[in-house]
Amino acid sequence: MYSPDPLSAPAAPLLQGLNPEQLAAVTLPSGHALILAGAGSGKTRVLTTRIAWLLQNGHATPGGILAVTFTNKAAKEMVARLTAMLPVNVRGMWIGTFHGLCNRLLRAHHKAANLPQAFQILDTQDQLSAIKRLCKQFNVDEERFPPKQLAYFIANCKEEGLRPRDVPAHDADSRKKVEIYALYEAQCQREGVVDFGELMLRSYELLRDHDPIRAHYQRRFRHILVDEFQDTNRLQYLWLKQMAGDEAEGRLQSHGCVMAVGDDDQSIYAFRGARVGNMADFVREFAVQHQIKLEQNYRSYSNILDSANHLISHNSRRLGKNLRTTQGAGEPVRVYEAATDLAEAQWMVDEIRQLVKNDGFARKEIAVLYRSNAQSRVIESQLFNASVPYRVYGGLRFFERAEIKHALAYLRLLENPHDDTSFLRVVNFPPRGIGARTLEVLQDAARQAGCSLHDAVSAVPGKAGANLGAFVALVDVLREQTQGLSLRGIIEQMLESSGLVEHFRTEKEGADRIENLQELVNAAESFVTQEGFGRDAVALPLDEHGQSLTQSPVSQGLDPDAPRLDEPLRPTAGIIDADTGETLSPLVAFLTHAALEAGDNQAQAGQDAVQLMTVHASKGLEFDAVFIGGLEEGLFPHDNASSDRDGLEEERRLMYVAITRARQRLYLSHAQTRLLHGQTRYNVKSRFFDELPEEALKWITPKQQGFGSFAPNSGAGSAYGASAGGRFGFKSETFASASPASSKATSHGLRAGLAVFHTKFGEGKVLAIEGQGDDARAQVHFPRHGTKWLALSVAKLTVVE
DNA sequence: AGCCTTCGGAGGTCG
DNA sequence: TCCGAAGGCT
Repeated sequence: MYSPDPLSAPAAPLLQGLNPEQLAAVTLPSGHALILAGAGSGKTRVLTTRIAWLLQNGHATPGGILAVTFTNKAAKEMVARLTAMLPVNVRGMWIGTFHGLCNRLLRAHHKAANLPQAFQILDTQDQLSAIKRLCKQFNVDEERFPPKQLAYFIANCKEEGLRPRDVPAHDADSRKKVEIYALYEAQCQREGVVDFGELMLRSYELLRDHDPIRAHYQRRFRHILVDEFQDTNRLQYLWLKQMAGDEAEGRLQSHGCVMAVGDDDQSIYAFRGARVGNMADFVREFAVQHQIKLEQNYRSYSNILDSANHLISHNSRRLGKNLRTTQGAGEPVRVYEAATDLAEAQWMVDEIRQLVKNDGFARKEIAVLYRSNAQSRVIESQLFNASVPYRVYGGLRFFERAEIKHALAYLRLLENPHDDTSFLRVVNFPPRGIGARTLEVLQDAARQAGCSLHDAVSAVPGKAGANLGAFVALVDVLREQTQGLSLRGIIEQMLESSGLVEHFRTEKEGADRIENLQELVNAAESFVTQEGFGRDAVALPLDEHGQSLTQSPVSQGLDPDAPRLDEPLRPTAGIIDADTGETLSPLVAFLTHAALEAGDNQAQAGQDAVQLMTVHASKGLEFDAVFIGGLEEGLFPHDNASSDRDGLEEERRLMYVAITRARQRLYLSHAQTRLLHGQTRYNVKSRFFDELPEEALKWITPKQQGFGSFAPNSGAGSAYGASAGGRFGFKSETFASASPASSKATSHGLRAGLAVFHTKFGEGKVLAIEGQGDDARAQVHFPRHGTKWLALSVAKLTVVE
């Protein structure tokens, strides 16, 4: 165990190279603190150095540290950096995701939380199928109450910290939804499963309703550090408050200090419940003493940074922050207007090849970002045609693949035969003659008897019953067979007995699946041997001196024969019951791991490949060169978001995140037409272009290609299209206001996508423009008269609303 | 039970 | 246009 010794602590190498703000944050005296950490300001470094500094100077012991992140990746990085920084046993600290830590709490105090120790975790797929099952059983009209919407509703309630009885319901529909919510809860409880929201809510309630437990953790965690605080939802905030202290006379009486690190300008997850308002609430309710802004950016050249600052200054509700850099201006931000989405992709590929060939950029240091996944297609195909290696982020993750979910379902049934979700997933997979009809009978029987499907099997008569019996027997036998086997052994045996591998052998395209199943064995193997399990093994609550909880008030007077929990943990010791010392089996630990950490979602890692991802997925990453495509009204900002101000501001923050990913080069582009949902859409360039500083931009004039050859103009007068009103609801603009006199090429004020009115043909849409001056012609599509080329010097066209 | 057709919907996503 | 879900047909 690490023993702090301030006198012999090596002086300051830890603090070397920190700027004054970072240094101040790292060495803050006790008290709650809010660190506003701009993009690329060394946020993670500050967090980890803070922890190291606290330990080194005797302000905290490892057991007194709680550090919370949102993603496993962030948690891992923190652990890795910390390990490199200090010869400290990281195991004493609680570092992890909100859900990971909640999992620990609930396992350790499962009795108080009213859960089986080996409870299983439902991911969103499982949750949805559980709800569908419930709807069938209670004859819920799935037209009126789509299961997806119900799942959304339930998750939302939980994120707000609301149980069914707390949800206000004034009309019949909401009362019904609340009723279903309650039924769903009962079903989960009966089956011993929890969803992600429940993990948070249940552990919040555990702390709230059990004074000794709450007191224990409050006393233990002297320092609570929260990463990406702007992404916390209401419930996570409430959870933090429970951990930090009790409220009395409107003030939080706190034992420890909370350091919240975040950036309101990078809050892009309101749609999944994040409340930026938590930052203001935190300052008020915790009476925050220290607020520090980290505005020094170590990532980007100033043209990029100025662009980001300029853009985000158009948002009104900000805490206020301005990034600065000591690096030079760097290259200008390049802006390209393409005729079509295809041309845009081609341009990107051309630029990428030049960056690699002429400027020596590594492909993996080049990223193409887009607002929505649908955009990746064209870009992928162009990269593919040009034989440029690329990698797409997103999509299915390892533990979410169907074959893996099937395998996990078998494993879960070994642990808990009453897990109906898993039961239904594999009862007839591989096919064993158990059809929908049979399952209906079985489910009816189970509901009548109020028991699990497993227990109701004997109630089904005839051949169907026999088939069911065979399935149950198969699982029971497997359970017997695997007693005492290693995790690897269990999985191999399961793959064999279940017939999964056999099934996929006969299926075309089954080879990949078999490969994945083999990979599952490997994953289990490395889980047992490597740090994964070893680190999780510290779920055991230790008090602030690293002492085991068996000597703390929580478990005093309980089992005196409980094993001493402070002895070195064996790798398979798993998570330990705070009362009895009972450990989690490797199998349950692995299943938990699979649910909490669904694995990477990137294809072929490692290669030097161009990175493709959504802007959301890019948060927290950085690249030498960044392309942001599809900067068009309706796409970015997205239609669904740009109607109200909050939505639009979040879109702008999203754009801010995108821009700040770039270190050296930034490329922006938009296309005049884009294939969307099988139709060509004519898009106006994004209003965000007008919110960037012109002096940092360099518009690249497209080559004369007979299409869209007019020089784009970055200045005023862009017509905001799709956001206003209908699909093509253009605002009325006269030629004059739409085209500054300085721009010859746009003197006719037309561009592809505009809606125009012709005295004879009526309303139409401009498809393309060719030529200059008197030769200028426009291709216009009129719904009643078809597509026509019109000489602009002759035809009288007006832009319409 | 498995294949085929039809229909609807189409935004971002971590645990 | 393309994808998945759901329902019908063999």
